[in-house]
Parts: sequence; C-alpha cells; structure tokens
Amino acid sequence: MVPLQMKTADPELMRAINRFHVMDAIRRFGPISRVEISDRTQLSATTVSAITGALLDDQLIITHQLGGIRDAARGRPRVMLELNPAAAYVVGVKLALDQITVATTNFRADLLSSLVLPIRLQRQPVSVIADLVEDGIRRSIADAGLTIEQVSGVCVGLPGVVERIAGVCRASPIFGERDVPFAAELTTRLSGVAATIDSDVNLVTLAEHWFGEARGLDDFLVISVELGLGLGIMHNGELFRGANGLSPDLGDLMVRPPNGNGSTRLAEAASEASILAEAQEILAGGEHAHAFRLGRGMEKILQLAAGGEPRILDLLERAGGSLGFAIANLITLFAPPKVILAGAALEAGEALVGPIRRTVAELLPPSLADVSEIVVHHWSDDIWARGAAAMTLRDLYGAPWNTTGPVVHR
Amino acid sequence: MVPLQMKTADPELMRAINRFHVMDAIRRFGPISRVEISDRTQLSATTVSAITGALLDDQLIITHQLGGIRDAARGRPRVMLELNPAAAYVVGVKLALDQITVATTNFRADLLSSLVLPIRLQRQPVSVIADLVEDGIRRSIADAGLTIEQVSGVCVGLPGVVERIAGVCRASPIFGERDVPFAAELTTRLSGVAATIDSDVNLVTLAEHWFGEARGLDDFLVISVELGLGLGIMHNGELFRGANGLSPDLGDLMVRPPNGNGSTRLAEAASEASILAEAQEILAGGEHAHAFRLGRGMEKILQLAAGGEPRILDLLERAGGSLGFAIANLITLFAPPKVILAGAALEAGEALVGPIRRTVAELLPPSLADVSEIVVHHWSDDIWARGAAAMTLRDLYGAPWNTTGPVVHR
DNA sequence: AGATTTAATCCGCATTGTTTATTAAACAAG
DNA sequence: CTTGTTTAATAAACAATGCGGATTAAATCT
Repeated sequence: MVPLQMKTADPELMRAINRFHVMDAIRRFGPISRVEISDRTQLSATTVSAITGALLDDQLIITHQLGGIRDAARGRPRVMLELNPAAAYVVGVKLALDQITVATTNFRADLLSSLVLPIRLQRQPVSVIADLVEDGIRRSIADAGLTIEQVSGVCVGLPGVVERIAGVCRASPIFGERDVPFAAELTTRLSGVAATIDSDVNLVTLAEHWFGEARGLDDFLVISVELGLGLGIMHNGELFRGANGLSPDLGDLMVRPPNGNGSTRLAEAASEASILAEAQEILAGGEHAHAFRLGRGMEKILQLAAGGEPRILDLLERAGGSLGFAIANLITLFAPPKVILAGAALEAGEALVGPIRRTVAELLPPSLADVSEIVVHHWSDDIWARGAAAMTLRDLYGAPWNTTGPVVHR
Repeated sequence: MVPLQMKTADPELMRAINRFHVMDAIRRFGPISRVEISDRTQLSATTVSAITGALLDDQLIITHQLGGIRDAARGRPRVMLELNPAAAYVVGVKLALDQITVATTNFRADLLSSLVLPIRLQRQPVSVIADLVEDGIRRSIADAGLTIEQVSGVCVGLPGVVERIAGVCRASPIFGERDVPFAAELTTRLSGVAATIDSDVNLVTLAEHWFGEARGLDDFLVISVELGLGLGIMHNGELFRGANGLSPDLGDLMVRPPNGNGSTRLAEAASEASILAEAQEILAGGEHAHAFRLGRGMEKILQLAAGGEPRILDLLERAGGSLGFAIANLITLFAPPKVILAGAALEAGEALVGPIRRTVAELLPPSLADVSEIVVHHWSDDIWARGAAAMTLRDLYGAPWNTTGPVVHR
C-alpha cells in the first residue's frame, strides 16, 4: 500500500507498479519464495513468475542457494529469491555543521564502507563544500573496493529547507547562500553520476522505515534534535514533503517556552545549538568553560545532568517543555502511532525526555491521549548516510510514483 | 495528478484509473469534446472514445446539444460531452451546534434544494439528532422532487474528530458521547441509502477545490472559524486525513496568546464560541447584553467592531494573534500556496484579519515569507452541504483510490 | 460536386494479468 | 528402484486494455 503520484494508466505503468511491489516484497522479506511473494502482493503466481524472471534476467535479484526452510516436508522445494547485492552501488552523504559522513552501500543497503570527515562546514563557500563532499565520496567508493563507474547514484542529506526535485537547497545553516543548486554542483564533479539532495531528516525517516524502529509502520514522525531541529513525516508509507516538495523545518515552528512570556522559534528554545549556547552562558567562566571551546560542550552537559547540576537540569527542563509543546501540536495534526526522537541531546535521557513526555501528556487533547507512542532512538553516525543510500535505492527499485528518479531496467 | 492508494495493478484497475481521469476532465471542463479530453489526460483518442462510449452507455454522461464553439472553422464539429445531471442524486448535510443544513444536488453538484433547521443540537441524544437529520434529508429530497430511491448517497459533515472510513465520530461538540457510529445510525434510518460522515472542514475543503476559491489548486489549507475551529488540508490534490483517517481539529492546537503568559488551546482563544463568551463578559450588564441572549451575539460584535468599540477591537486583536500563531506554524509545516479563511467571525473584516496577517508575517521564517497567500472567503450556508454532496459524488465518479466508496459502473 | 479539414471510430497489434492445465522437483511407500 | 503424492513453478489459452495507423463521418471551402 503505497500512494502513487497518478499518471494515466497503460500496460507499462501496470507492469512498473507490479514490479515495484515484487521488488518491495523481496527487499522487505527476502530471501523469499515466489509463492510467498504471490501471497503477500496478491498477484497471481504466474505474474510473479514472469516478473521475477525478468528481474533475474536483469540481475537485479538472485536465487538464494542452500534452499530455504521447507514450509512442508513434502513437495517441490521453494526457490528463495533475494536482492542481488551487486546489482548496484550507491553512496549516501550526510552534511552536518561540524562533519561530513559518507557511506557506500550495495543494492541491499548493506554498508560497504563509511567515513567521517570532522570538518566545520559553516561559512565555507559552496564550491569548497562540494569539493570536500566529492573527495569524501571518491574515498568511500575506493574504500568499498569500487570504482566510480560502478556507482548508480549519490544522495546527499543536509539540514534546512531542500527542494529535492529541483535539486536545490533553499536554505540551510550549512550554506551562507540561498537557493544553492547543490545536486547539479555535485553531479558535474562526479563525472555525471546522478546526485540528488534531500532534507537530512527525510533520509533518516526513510531509514527508520526500511530498517529501523518503524519497520512496517506506514505512519510516524521523526524528530531529530541535532545542532538544528528536523522533522520527518511518514504518511501512508510515503514521505510527506510539503506542498512544493519542500521539507518542513521543525526549528521554524513557534513555541511557547514554559513559564515564559511571548514565544520563540523552536530552534532558539530546544536545538542542540541553543542548549549549548545557554549552558555556556550559565557555566561561563567556570571550570567547565574550556570543554565548550573544545567542541565537547554536549558531553559536558550530559555529564553535569547526570550529576544532577540544578541549572543544567532546569535548562533541559525548559528545552523539553518547548519540544513537548511542538510535539503535542504535531500529534494533534498527524495523529501518528509513533513518534521517534533522536539526537545527541537526547542522550541526556530522562532529564530531557521526561519534560517532553510530561508536556506532551499535559497538552494533548484527551481524544488523542493514547494514540502516539513516543520512543527515543539512538542513531549511529552512518544511519543517516545509509538512509541517503536507501533513498537512491528506492529510485532504482523503480517506484513508478515520484517521477523524480530514473528507473533501472534492462 | 492525484495520489492513489496503491493496489496491485490489473487491467481493471488500469481502466478504472483512466475512466476516472476522463470523468474528472468532464466534470472540471465540461462541456468538453473528446479531443480535448485526449489532450488534457494524455490518453489516446481511441481510449477516450472507448471510455466515453461506455460512460454514454451507462448514462453517466450525455452529449451536449447545440454544438460547441468551433475551434477551427472547418472540419467535422466536435461533439461536446458533459455529466448527465440525472445520473445520480446525492444529499449533503452539515451539522453545526445551532443548526442543520441539508442540500440535495444532482450528479453535477448543482443545488436542487436546500433547507436550514435552526435547532440547537448540543446535548441532544444521538438518536434525536439522527431523527432530525433524517427528517431534514427526507424533506430536502421531496423538495427536490425526488424520491429516496433515486438518491445514491448521503454525506454528513460535522465538527470534531471524525473517522470517515469507519463511519464513526470520535469526538464532537455536537455529541455528548464519544465514538458515535453515526453513519450506520443514519443508513439504517434511510432505508439503506449509504450514508457517510466526514469532518465538516474536509467537506468545505473539497468544495473549495471543486468549485470555490481553490479550483485547480492542488495544495491549500482551509481554516474555518465557526463556533469551533476547523482545519482542512489539501495536499497533492487529495484531502489529508491524519494517520488513521482521523481529521485534525485545529481547536486542539496549542497557541501562545499574545502578551499573555503560558499557552492555551486555540479553541479557547479564537473560536467563535470563545469570542462570544469573552465579549459577553466585557459587555456584561450593558445595553447589549440581551442581544447575546437572543443568539445574535456575533452580529452585535461585528457592529461594535465596525463602530470602533475599543474593548471589542482589543478582543479581536488577541483572537487574531492566536490564529496567526497557529497559521504561521501550519504554513511552516505545509508551505501551501494558499490559505483560505472563513467563518462568521471573519465578517469582522480587518479588525480580525489584520492581526492575523500581521502575526503571520511576524512569525513566519524569512524563507517562507511569501509562499502563502492568505485569503478570506465568505461561504453561503449551503456551500458546506454542497461540499458534502461533492464528497459522495467523488465516490460515484469511481476514483480507484480511496477504497472507501462503492464504484458505480454498469 | 469535389477537395479539404478535423473529429471520431475501426482494426490489428503488443502488452498485461488471470485461470487452467502441465511440468518439475522433492519425499514417501511399496 | 519404481511408483505415487505433494508442492512449486511454468506454459498455454484467454480476456481486457491502450496504442498507432487506416478509415469513416461531418462539416466547410473552392
């Protein structure tokens, strides 16, 4: 069940739709037999045979040797099918203010290599950033034992407002400029390997959907508390992208700070950046000051929170209240069964998550009191990049909706 | 371009999709010739001929006599096609706290009859409300010169949280109870005529899309300020319904009241109900008091606002600020090209709309400063009911997505 | 009256999915 | 070892669809 950007229907579209369903079943449940695909997709066995036949011809899938577990003891054994890991390779990139993460995966989204470049990108001109990203990509490809010709696509995730289809970053804390055509910038550098860009949260949202906390869930929200704040929306199994393919930026939401007057942007109340800034002020001149100068501010904060430092606890309490305010409103709007929170700041544990939960519980209307489960998910660095890879793979799988990506067949 | 709840594709679905596109083109642009349908849908002339042939057989469309305007002076004239008004009849109902509006339309959503029952529904038991609605429907059908057997469907719009697919109203100011299975309640009363329910704002949102301010716009928001507050979201040409087909209730959003501490639910800050209550308090004991007792409170308020009564202007200023806060956040999330405001309170004009615009402008992030046009639309009473009728017609047209409705064919 | 132009339809074809039969590949029983 | 049974996978026949090219229909122009 996937929403489709509607075109007029012809036999080709029909085949594309069904091929995608088969591919999706194999990705999600492989190794899987033809009969089971037939069960799951509601397609006839004949059709599944035809489609898997074509996929085998195209080397997009392979038969799994050493036959699967027999369902029944008798009868012809099922031939298990799975994605051909070598069918394609993709690279995912995650840009953050303080580092670049790059990951190369195969067609199954298995990590082949990953690397982190701890570089402060802020204020660098676009061309310099593109150069750095290019270097990282080329290095990661080499680390994976591949050449760039073998790579089918690259996807870059970055914070801010991104128009994926146009390949333009409308606004990002990373770029000084507006409307940066970063996808084109990269594609030319990479000898024509297709590069796309997307909001970083969208990537991690897809990652959660494919191989994370939300596998099999078609509706959920992801809220990332990094240096900036991000919101990813999965609705009916598809990423929700705002009206023009823009990605909503959670930091731009207005919230009411608890016990305060007026209102502020959420980014100023509860982002990692704002927490750091405020903590630095609180602890100014103290023994901890130099930790901040070394970029270890968040670690220090977590340490002090664990130690029960009251001013830090109060700070986290207020940040949590603001986040809770925003989350309560989001639940009111989307009524998602699950809300996934993540980010370095959440390592603070109950000191931050407690206030969030309490505020949400307090502000939610009674009718929505129990619809949403709020969970905290700790991501490893390369989950982001793996999500970027997944985004590219989704195109390669040939989803007939989202006219964005080229379809690989034949 | 319409999102589709994906099924596995077979020839039947293919035809259903294309038939819907043809029907949609005829509805939107009819009277329209086959060639123009072919142009607009990108379907081949042959296919259009085949589909329109079937539709003519089924009497869903008719040929428009007195040939249309010739595109070119020469050649065989085009035969214009249009919906057959008599193909089906539907009834739309709008429940508000103080009145029931009923409208009967034909297959083209032309109004055949409409009536208003000014009855306070609040606190009435469900069965009484259902009785009243039944009476209204039967009367409206009779007024239209029809019998109930000729009616293909009924749709009821009501404020609150509605689960359309289940036909259950989860919560509404109209019902004392929760989880009212109102659709079933009505269907049994109406000798089996299929009744559905939906959020009232969704209906008016569809109405705006079909024949209102947002014709041809695939992304916009509708915010209705009635006794309660409603939010309708059109995204990619489809109504957005929250995760479980629930409809978001704008009144449940939390906002910051300007110049105030803490936060409140928007319903308590800017609904017609809250405005009335506060005005009544302000004017308590004064010469205007009895107007409120007569249910003419809003008229009085508008009058005083026009006259420049400072306490009323201040009240509207604050309500507008709260609405602006919520709207700014919604624009941040959805980035819709258009936001449509409506409701009795908006008759106050600039006294309310001014603060809304100012607050939105103040709170929107710069990157989204100019994406949304905010317009005020004054609805006549039966627009709502006509929207309800349109909702039923959409099912009859046979949209292959939204498995909800039965498809009429053959 | 015949030529011209445009609309609509007819015919043949390729593609698709489905149903029904057939073959393939295993195990079980004699 | 052969034969029967069971399940998986494929093949053959069939019906529905959309499309392109040829054909017919219905008007105007010369």
